[in-house]
Amino acid sequence: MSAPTLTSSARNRLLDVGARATPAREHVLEILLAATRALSHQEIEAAARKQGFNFDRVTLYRVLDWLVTQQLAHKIEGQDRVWRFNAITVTSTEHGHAHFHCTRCGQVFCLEQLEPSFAVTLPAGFRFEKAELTIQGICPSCATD
Amino acid sequence: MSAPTLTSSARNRLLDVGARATPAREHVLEILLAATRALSHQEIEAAARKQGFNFDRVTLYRVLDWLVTQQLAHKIEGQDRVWRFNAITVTSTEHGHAHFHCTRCGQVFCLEQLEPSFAVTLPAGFRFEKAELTIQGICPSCATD
DNA sequence: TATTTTATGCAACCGAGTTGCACGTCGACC
DNA sequence: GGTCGACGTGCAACTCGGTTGCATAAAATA
Repeated sequence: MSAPTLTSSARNRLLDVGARATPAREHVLEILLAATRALSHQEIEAAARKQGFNFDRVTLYRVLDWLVTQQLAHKIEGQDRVWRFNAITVTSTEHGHAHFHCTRCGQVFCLEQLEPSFAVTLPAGFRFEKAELTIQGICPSCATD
Repeated sequence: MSAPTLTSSARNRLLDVGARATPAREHVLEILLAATRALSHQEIEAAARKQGFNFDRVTLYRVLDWLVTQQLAHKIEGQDRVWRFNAITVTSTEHGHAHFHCTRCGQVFCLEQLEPSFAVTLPAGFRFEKAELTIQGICPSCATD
């Protein structure tokens, strides 16, 4: 899973969907690809700034939305009314998804690899589309404190 | 919609926790108990207004928060960055919970009766606390349209 | 009744996300 | 190569759910 360089990978992904690989899109996707967890727009902005790349708040929102519609990223609703994003690396089934939410530091981790198996029988009349499993607990870095 | 049982029930619940049964708390809890689904603060406010009972936005927020801390209600984070509340009727295990979110009308139903059974093995270092299962789909009233 | 505690109302605020519009930039087409 | 149109970005102002601080009202306690 060792991509040649993250930048080219991000760029390739952008070109794959036949879209303009603008600096903003490249930077954001690169940041998402490099992250081990789901990032809020603030964290993304901070990361970009640290790389010396500044852009408008609104641009970031639009880029993120665009990445989601292009199926390049994934939007997660957190417990704190903040959306978090992570890059889609594997072609997920999109029928189930698990997230881990640390109750101490608030970080959200995307557990892509594990497909939750649950047995639910919905009441009559409800039509199933997909399920999201959110697990709350303590993340590794908080647990060691 | 003045069901005598509901009011007294709401009042009893309030007195059970040894707290003041103020009009605001009574009305809100009553509304929550009468609802078949999780209500947003707006819906609660509208319902109260319809009963001729008006109170401040802030009061509602505080009452709801208070109900949650008293374990009389339950706070649900929706996909639309809005909190929804429903009365806790059965003593739930609080170790798992399932919600149904209608992707068409946005309503949230609390599936208290069904304890989701899922098999998840967290990556090393993650400590489990509790899980919330959110199921997306179409609710009965939307399905018939 | 006087005092303390608790609940409510009001106004101002915060912060995430959105909208509208102007400007810049890129690609296409003649 | 120059012009045009489409698309991306920046800026400012806005919406809206939720919060905070403080003054006042209503219970509880004495």
